[in-house]
Amino acid sequence: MERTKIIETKEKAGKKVSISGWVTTVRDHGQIAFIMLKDRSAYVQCVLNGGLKEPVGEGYVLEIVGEVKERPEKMRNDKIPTGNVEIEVESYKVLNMSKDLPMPLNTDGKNINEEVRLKYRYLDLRRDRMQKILKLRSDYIAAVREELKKREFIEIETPMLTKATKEGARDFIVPSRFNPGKFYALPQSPQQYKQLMMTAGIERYFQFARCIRDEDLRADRGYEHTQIDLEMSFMNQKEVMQTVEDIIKGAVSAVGGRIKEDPFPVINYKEAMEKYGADKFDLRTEEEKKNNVLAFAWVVNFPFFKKVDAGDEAEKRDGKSGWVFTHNPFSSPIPEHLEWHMKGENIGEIVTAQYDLVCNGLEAGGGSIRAHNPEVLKQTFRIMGYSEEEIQESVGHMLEAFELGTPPHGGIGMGLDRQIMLLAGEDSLKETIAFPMTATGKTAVMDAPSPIGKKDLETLHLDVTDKGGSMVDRIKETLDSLGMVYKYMEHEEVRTSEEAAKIRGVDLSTGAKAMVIKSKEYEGKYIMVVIPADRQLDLEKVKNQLEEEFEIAPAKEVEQYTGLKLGSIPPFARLLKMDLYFDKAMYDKETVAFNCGLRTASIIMKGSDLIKAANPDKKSEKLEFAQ
RNA sequence: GGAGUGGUAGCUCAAUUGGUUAGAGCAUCUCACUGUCACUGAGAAGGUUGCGGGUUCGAGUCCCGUCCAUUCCGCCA
Repeated sequence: MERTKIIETKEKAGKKVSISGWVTTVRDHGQIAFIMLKDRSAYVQCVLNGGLKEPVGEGYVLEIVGEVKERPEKMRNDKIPTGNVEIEVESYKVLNMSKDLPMPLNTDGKNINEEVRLKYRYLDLRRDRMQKILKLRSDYIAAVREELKKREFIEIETPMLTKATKEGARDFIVPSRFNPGKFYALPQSPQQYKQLMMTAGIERYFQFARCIRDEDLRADRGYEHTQIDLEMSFMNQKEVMQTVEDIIKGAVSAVGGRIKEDPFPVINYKEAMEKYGADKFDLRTEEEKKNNVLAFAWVVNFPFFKKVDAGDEAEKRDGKSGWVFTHNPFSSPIPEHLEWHMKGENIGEIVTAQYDLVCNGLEAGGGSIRAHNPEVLKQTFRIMGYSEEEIQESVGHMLEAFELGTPPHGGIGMGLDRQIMLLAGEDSLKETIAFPMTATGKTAVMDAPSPIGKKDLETLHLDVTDKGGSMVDRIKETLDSLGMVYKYMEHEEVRTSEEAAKIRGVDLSTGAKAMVIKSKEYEGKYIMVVIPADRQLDLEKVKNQLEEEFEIAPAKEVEQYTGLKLGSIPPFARLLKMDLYFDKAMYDKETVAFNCGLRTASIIMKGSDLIKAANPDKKSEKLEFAQ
């Protein structure tokens, strides 16, 4: 039988239907039971006369066949759109079961720990609020695309693997396998490519561009974001702004959003700074905030250059002359100030043809009329103190294009995620993205970033070099912070405990042998056991005492997992994110010695101090792992 | 890199100046129930209070360290 969308059941009283979806609640009264079934369209109540035949719980996926019945007047449920009907179940099939859900899904989820929500993002997205946001996002993108198509914009994709730039944000870097020692960068914005599309005669370009930068995250800023990116030829500043404004207004109203002022107010940068103390501001009243009205505004007449902040290394690097651009070096000065610009006069007073779009106190986008004349762009860099050589190196390819008939042009980039956030009335960007990252850059559901194998590193001509060195520092820091006395020594490279004992001039039995072992039961689980260097690890004992089967981890895996060379691994498993067990015999050592991350560095210290500092599992005091 | 806040049951939270056996709601399990709609009622199970150390007769609570999360600053269009 063909599946019916649940929302359609409200029109199908008296008809037999087959519906499929997820169980959200079960109300079991013994001889009668009610199941709430949800699909992408709605919820509906299903009645089981005679009760449940097989157990059904929240999250189960069911296919239900039954008759749609009009509910009696007093039994209607006004809270759901299908509240006038219910399904009298003839039969149901469990398409899939579900374990107990790790978090409730019948709430908006806002008060649930974000860590849990992101780990189970596929469940989190099942909640009504998240489904609405994803739908809104999709609808808004479609509406914007529609507005752009109407105006003859052409959608063009630009490369994801591109060139690292010195200006702007830190790049995300991708190593090149074919070109040892060379790297691509992921795009921070398609700025240069879209300008080249103007040279190409496209005249009107747009793209929903993924932009990526390696800067610290905030609630309203992730590593990657999506930008509504567009560029137009043969348009002046007013015309570009008007076109962008029309597109936004069309798209926002298409998804039911409300805009405060039409046309958008245009405010001078100076005036904004005087009035609001910032170049972004919130024009809404309290009432409008409650009703989720969007208050757009333009900010214009920004200074092109500012004095370099002596405390800012990046600015000092970019602006050797003492001047640095405020927004975008590819912008043009306003026509009235072109002469100053070309002569390098009144630099602090030159105004750029830059326009920022502000919405509800946030920066919604920024763009400008570009410098299409190569001399104007060159002059921008000259003002910042670039030599002719440096100019060629950083924007030579653009200058070349500008010398080959690039028309006057301008455009804008607008943060899509932010617009969705504002439209949805959300406070965090993460709510608008299906699989966002945590504030520390961990991905949802999957645990990235993760180490890659030594072979892969070799293929990419990469070597992770500083792990050993930083490990030494971290161990010293730990010991120093605890006020412990220890002897640190650097020596010739050693590979075995025997060699190490000899070179340290201590007895082999003082050595703390840190062994990484691998669970046979859990893929990718490594733990560390520390035993006296003059004894051997007994895996049978490990198995008996930890009630889990382990094997010695292959050298390659250990080195990949820890980033340290075999023989250099210190008994500080916590620093390597492993569980740590000390053999019982270690608790009796007066003096212990161990390598601390490098094969050429050892520490000798009090046994009791090591145990304190390395912080093994407390039950290991009683466990024996060595033979 | 810096500062703040937080981490107690699967989820959300509580626990008085440091004081008995760490509590509650939801979820789970068992039983009862033919009209519920966040069903209800009776019962049960569920905890290394992130981890380690210290102070104390006694620590979820105070101190130190560490890990994780989160917000802001730095950074970032």
